[in-house]
Amino acid sequence: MPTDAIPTIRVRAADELKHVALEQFARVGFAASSLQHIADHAGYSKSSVLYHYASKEALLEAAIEPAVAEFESVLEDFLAERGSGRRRLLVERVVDVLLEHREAVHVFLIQGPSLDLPIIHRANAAVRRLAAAIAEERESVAEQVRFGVALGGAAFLLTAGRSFADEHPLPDDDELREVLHSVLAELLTPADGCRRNTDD
Amino acid sequence: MPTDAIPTIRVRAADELKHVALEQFARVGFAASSLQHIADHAGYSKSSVLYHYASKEALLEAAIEPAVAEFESVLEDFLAERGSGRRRLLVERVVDVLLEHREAVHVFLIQGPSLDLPIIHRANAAVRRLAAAIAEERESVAEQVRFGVALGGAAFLLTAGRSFADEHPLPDDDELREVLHSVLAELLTPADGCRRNTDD
DNA sequence: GCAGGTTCTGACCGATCGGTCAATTAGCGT
DNA sequence: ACGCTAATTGACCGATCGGTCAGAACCTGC
Repeated sequence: MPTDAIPTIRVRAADELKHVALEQFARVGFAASSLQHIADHAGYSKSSVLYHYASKEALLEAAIEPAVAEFESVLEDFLAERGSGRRRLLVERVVDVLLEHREAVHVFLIQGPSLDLPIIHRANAAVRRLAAAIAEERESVAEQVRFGVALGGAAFLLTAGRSFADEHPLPDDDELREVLHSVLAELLTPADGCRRNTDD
Repeated sequence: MPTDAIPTIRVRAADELKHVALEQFARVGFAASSLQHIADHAGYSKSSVLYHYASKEALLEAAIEPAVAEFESVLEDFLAERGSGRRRLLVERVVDVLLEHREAVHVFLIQGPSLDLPIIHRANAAVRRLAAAIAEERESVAEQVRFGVALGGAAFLLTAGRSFADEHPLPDDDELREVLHSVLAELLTPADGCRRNTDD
């Protein structure tokens, strides 16, 4: 075997393909992304893609696994934590995951329910656990909807909704994170020193 | 021609196919929905589908056009209107469209950017006009994000997010609409008699 | 230059895709 | 009963799908 300590060029093709594939998966969907298109767009042949990745599904797994793992980590911390600031902290960390892995999250959050793959099941299980945890801390329906809108709104804004903002682009990630943190925190604290109409 | 005033059975097959197709499009995506699967699921042959609809794309158009038209109508009213309650009214009407046409909205809102079809272009243009209108009423970035989270959150909750709530199902549509109206109205009125930290 | 491994590719496979077409069946007016 | 039209279907087409395989090209240590 060659010098396995310097796999710089070894790894570049695989990473390049993974990156191109993830971009395709997020933009046009997994089913609509053909290995031929991915290979063409990356400057390789279809056979090369299947050399680096055993199958189209393996390519998807390699592309989104880090994002799934990080989301799971955020979820575990949330479930283990205890205190008044749990939810706000969760939302902030979810926003960070979204900003860092928006393409991958777009894949397993939007197309997730339709794909029957192990890595997708992992991701869906995590999302479901989060949904169940929120639902089981049984509070008013309004509270759950508030939470769902906050998380779903952030997810939509940073993944699918981005496609519609080409004319008036969104601000850079740093500003976006700050604004999202404050808006979502505000959304999740319905009675933080001020009163609203308590309709529930 | 037969009695064209009693097309009850004439129209049923086409409507049935349209309904099944829409359900498939929303659940697994347009690209992943084959005419064969749609036909099997509806109890017809693939040829029958292509008899009632000239092509797979025509089937999609027939399935989502009413939703697109209604969304356009809501948007037109919003653009023509003037007054302080515009935004809240828009959000309420968008929620109604989402509740009534959630599968169709799921298709053109989530998979929209990836499909290259006239009806999808119409829908995307409408969504883009809405996004541009919000961005051009240039206020703070926080205001725009608040709006995006509200609309995107409602859209996500009622379309893609629904897949994850199987364990703890969402309430029925009537209650959901009421709760969404109040939560989103609250989200869109950042200074409605109470003060927040004005970070912008 | 040679050997051995890695990387890359074209040819090819069976399956399925969207779509066409001719033929059959069913329903209604006369 | 007949004839016309709408409705439905199976056979078939070219294209593309994901995937296999044998070999060419490339790099490296000797």
